[in-house]
Amino acid sequence: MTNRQSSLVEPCESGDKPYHHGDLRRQILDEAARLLKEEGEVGLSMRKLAQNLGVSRTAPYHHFKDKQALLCGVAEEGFRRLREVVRTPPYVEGAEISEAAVRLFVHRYVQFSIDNAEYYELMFGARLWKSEQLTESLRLEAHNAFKVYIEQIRLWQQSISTSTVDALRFAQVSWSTLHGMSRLLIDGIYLDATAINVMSDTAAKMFWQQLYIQA
Amino acid sequence: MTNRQSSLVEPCESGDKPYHHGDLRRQILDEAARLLKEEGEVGLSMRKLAQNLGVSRTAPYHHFKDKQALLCGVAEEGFRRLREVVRTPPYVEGAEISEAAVRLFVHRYVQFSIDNAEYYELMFGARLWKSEQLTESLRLEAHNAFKVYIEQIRLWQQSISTSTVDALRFAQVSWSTLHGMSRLLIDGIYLDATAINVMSDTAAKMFWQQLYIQA
DNA sequence: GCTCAATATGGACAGTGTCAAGATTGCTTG
DNA sequence: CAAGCAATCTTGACACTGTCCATATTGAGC
Repeated sequence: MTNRQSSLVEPCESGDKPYHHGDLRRQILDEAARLLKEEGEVGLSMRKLAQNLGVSRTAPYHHFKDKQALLCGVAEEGFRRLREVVRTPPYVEGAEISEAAVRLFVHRYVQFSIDNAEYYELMFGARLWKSEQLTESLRLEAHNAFKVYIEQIRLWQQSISTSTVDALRFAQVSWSTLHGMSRLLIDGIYLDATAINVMSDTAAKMFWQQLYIQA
Repeated sequence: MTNRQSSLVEPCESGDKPYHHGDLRRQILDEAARLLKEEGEVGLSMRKLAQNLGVSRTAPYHHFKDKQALLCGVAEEGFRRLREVVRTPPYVEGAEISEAAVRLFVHRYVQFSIDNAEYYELMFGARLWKSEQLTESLRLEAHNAFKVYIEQIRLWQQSISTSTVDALRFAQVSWSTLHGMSRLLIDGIYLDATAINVMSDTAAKMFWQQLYIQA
């Protein structure tokens, strides 16, 4: 909708500004992510954003209908990154899934949430999802990320010939565990840094055993 | 600190106001909770709060140093409630813990988070925990709730003579799962209401099996 | 070159949290 | 009982915020 083709076409980095300012939309997204990371959600305001980019306060409103829409845009990128983390297979092709592989997977997920704490918080925050103003493309990207997750679980399961777990259900619950750990960590409820690894290992073990359990 | 004894002593509900306004602190907490529930976090402002109570805008600042401090007060009550939910034993005294009992426990936790969604969101939100301004009494109450949770897990474990799980680790991970499910639900990422029960049951099953697994 | 839509601008408005100075009240102590 | 004092409440003010509006500038296409 606010999607303008010219801004996506990459104006070849030539110094001249193709529009009044150039690909402002892109720069807004980048600066928003930077502000979010450095000053947290509280430090991300439309006005400061515009000021940092040397542009009038209301200029961003021509690229994003709302602050909400901007946040959706940022979160969307977050989900794209998360999807790549989830997609990277932690196991040797063809071999049976090992506990070590599951452990690696868990660590990667949690590490992502820690490294991109503000992103993660935004991606899964109620502010976005409960507001009826959710961008369709964000909903799609998020759904996509979870689909990749399920697919991953299915692969694990298929690598174990005797596994009887319901892949979808297991995916939902295991994702909840990962999400819960991540949130407790990045929200600051779990502070002990050493506990992270222990918890991750415990969770991984639980997942791994669950894959083998008979119904 | 802002704790005034007179406001806690309950002025016997006599119509005359013991101070200028009465036990304003109590009323602020109640109205804050009400506003939070009805209009969400976005609808909870100090000014509206004061206005609804028929008091000047800055009056609440004599009972809570900050908006932050007020939120801590509200969250504190939330943790007290949660603790009671967790404490209520879901099993017959003396008997071995059953899958049904675990299931009941999980349902109760999730139901609490749904019924008190705004509370729950506030209680575990980064706004509070990452701000260095965390009230000591809140930290205590939260810690207390988790201690009760661990104690509960320990009782389950002790009811199974062969159980070898590490109670603390299991408590951390299982709480993460419950927390993750709850957040995904109340943040609006999981929308399907029927999925709640299925997920809860799956989680309960996983917990129950985990209690029996040999190291 | 003109037209038109996209883009950028400054003004304005209703909100917000919070500080400082002053007014009111009730408890406490002489 | 009166005075003093600290707790409580009020008003005014400031610096922010998101966002609408009318206006100006610009670039692309006929």
